[in-house]
Amino acid sequence: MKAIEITQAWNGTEKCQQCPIRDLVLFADLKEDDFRLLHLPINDLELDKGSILYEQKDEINFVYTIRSGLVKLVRYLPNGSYRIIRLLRQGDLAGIEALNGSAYLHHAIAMQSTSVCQIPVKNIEQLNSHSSHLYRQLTARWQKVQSEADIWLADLTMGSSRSRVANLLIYLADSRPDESFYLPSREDIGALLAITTETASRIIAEFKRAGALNTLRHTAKIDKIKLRHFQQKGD
Amino acid sequence: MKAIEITQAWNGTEKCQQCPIRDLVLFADLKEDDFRLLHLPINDLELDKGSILYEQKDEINFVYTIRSGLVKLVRYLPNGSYRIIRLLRQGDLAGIEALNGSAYLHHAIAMQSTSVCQIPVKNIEQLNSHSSHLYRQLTARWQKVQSEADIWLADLTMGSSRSRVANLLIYLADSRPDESFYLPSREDIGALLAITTETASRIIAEFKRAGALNTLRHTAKIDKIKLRHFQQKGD
DNA sequence: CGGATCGTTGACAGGTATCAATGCTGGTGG
DNA sequence: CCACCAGCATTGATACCTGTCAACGATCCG
Repeated sequence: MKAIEITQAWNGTEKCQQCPIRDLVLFADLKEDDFRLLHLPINDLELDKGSILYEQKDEINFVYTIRSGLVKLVRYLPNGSYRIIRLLRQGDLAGIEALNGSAYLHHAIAMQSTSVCQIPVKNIEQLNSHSSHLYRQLTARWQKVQSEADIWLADLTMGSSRSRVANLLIYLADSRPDESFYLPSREDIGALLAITTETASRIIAEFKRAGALNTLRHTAKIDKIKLRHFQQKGD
Repeated sequence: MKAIEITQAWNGTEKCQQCPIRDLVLFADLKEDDFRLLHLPINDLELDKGSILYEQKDEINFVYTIRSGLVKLVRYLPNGSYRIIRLLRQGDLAGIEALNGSAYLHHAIAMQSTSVCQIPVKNIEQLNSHSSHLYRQLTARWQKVQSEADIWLADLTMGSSRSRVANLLIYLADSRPDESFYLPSREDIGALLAITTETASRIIAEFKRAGALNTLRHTAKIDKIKLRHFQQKGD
């Protein structure tokens, strides 16, 4: 049994060391010695659209690195409504609050097919007590989350609904080689921008008619030039 | 000259070890040995209302701990408008982005008389290379910022203006012994909640008329019971 | 094919921004 | 000490935007 665990751990770390997005992930600058400290297996998970990584009240055991796909962090409010707090993409961490806090702060749900690495919290704690490499990555990642949240707050919660939707589309298309991206449902767009589904639908439809947005199923492309006309209110 | 600097450093650390809010601040669980590593002076600054701690483009040299008062983090947008991204209060850190990034992400401005500790970034870096105590505090603080930003996003950027203002007032009054607090200018309230100054003014005036809010100059107290009627839209 | 879910569109009411005018207050200098 | 000024706060009128309620069309999947 122990042998199996060790083997799994080694598989895990082997995979980590060969990881194609290694420079993006939490373990970016771990040394070989550090990898020997990983005693629990790191699992690869493939998630279908709608799968739940964790829920707010779940017991805390894992942190997740997004390898590909898109994950939404959802917070339910006392009155029953909810809001999408943030989107996570390749290289982002989900559930880091597990390292300091006592419970997950959101529900994490895959918005499309998504693959993640599931990292036991105990691994992180063990590494942290032996090396400061990981702490550096953790603080760096936290800062990234924070600065992106700030930009989010500035771009996606002010101005008219039209400009907020335009900014969201630009954000989604951003850092995509061919600029094609997954267009969320109208309800999700509403929950992201604090507008109603109907308003989201009207605006998306308007963008399509204006030729600023083209969709095939849930895959979308934007015409950035045309879309910019909607970024600021009025024109 | 060197002697003076060392003396100053010792003054600084002496003060830190006796700091009345030490359990709240970054250096909470440093040991005596750690304090010996601080070679640059930590200064106490008293800031008047409107003073600027740092600006977005400033060179990065310091991190600040708020000892008392209120600081706003302001982000200017390309189109010239701006938004208050976050408020900082006792025990909060300003400018942590200086530790990983290359520039400050906001302007930090005192909203009332404020006292802060000015900590050279080099001190932090030095401590980090010798001990992981500080990293633990840093990650903990980052998480706090993040989770508060999330709540902020949920409470202060959705719903009617009336409920947003009500939530802001409750947030400001929160964790105050006598629940009396500094009431920001209508313009600042607008920048905090992404509403216009006129709307902010109308709602504040309405709350006053309803007896849910009392002010004397810029000092305010709320009647939480009455204010709750405004939290949800409609009633 | 049919039902369920999601997206689109319309009509209307209420909320908010905008433009504009007036009242209020704190600070300054005579 | 007082008068005045500049900035802030309040209030009104109006147009526009968005939420709400409702109906209908499109798409997905069994």
